[in-house]
Amino acid sequence: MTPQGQRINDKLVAVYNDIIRLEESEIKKSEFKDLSIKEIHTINAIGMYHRNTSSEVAQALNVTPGTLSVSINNLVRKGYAERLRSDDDRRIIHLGLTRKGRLMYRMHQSFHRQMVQSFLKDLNAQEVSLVEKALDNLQYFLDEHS
Amino acid sequence: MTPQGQRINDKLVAVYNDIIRLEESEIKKSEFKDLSIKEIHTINAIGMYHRNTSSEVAQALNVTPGTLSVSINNLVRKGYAERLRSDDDRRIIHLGLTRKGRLMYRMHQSFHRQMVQSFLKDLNAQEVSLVEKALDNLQYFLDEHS
DNA sequence: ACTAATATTTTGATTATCAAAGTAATTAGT
DNA sequence: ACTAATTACTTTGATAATCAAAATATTAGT
Repeated sequence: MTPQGQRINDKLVAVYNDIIRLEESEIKKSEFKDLSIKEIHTINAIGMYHRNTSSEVAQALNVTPGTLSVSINNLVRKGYAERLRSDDDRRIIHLGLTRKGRLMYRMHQSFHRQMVQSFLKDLNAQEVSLVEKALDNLQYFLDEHS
Repeated sequence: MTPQGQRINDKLVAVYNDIIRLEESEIKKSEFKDLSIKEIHTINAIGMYHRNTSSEVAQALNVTPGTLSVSINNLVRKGYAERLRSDDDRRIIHLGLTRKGRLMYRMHQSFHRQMVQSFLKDLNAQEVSLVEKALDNLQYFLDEHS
């Protein structure tokens, strides 16, 4: 690997770790101290509008149904999410966010918005496209190897 | 956020998740099935050459000494890492990799190399510099908010 | 009415994590 | 030289995250 490639690898790894760390510390400073990052990502996957089913959310998060079930138990207990049994097919559970869950969702969205804005600041439209192309490359590599 | 910004955010999140997923599935296909991703990152932080101390590795991974101690117990039990008590100062533990640990380390490095190469393929030197600049922006944002 | 299949939950086991208490070794203060 | 304070690490107790497999409940197929 070229020195530049090595540098980019190191920066990717550093950025990767620092994102989690910052997300974690932002939570602890907020009114949502009782949530872990994983729980926030679960809230994100439940989403605002569509009443996704348990299986759909589990798939989106790439965890087993059992894992999701446990974490939904916790989110319900903490007042962020709710279960709604479908009337069409009573095996199916639709997941939704409570008012508090939706608040959390919006806070996390805004964090992401800020992050991406800083990522792209000083870059013109053409340069942004290039970054997007690199991300597409990486996504292609990841899909190919799955 | 611009539609392009939104798209890049979504791609970042997707890539982010897919990297962990792919790393995890690569492990399960390899001879190192008994390791989790976290354990692999711990092996990485122990490193090949420098005999880092427990505190140094814990700091690099951003975990408490207690957490590291537990995970080193597991890595020692599984034959990937070893503890070496310093003769200078017998409170200090230097961590090292066993032969098996070094093998694992090299496998993981090569995975990263491949990933970065695909990330940067089709980009000329100037374009790569631009990607690096975007990463620096992001790193700056992350440092600033810590 | 059985039997299959599907959606989810529960259970038991392991890892990851922290804070706080514990142990052992070194350093500092007098 | 003794005692106290500091440092480096480990252990413990608690909780979250995770999976595979077993259990439960509902629906679909014949």
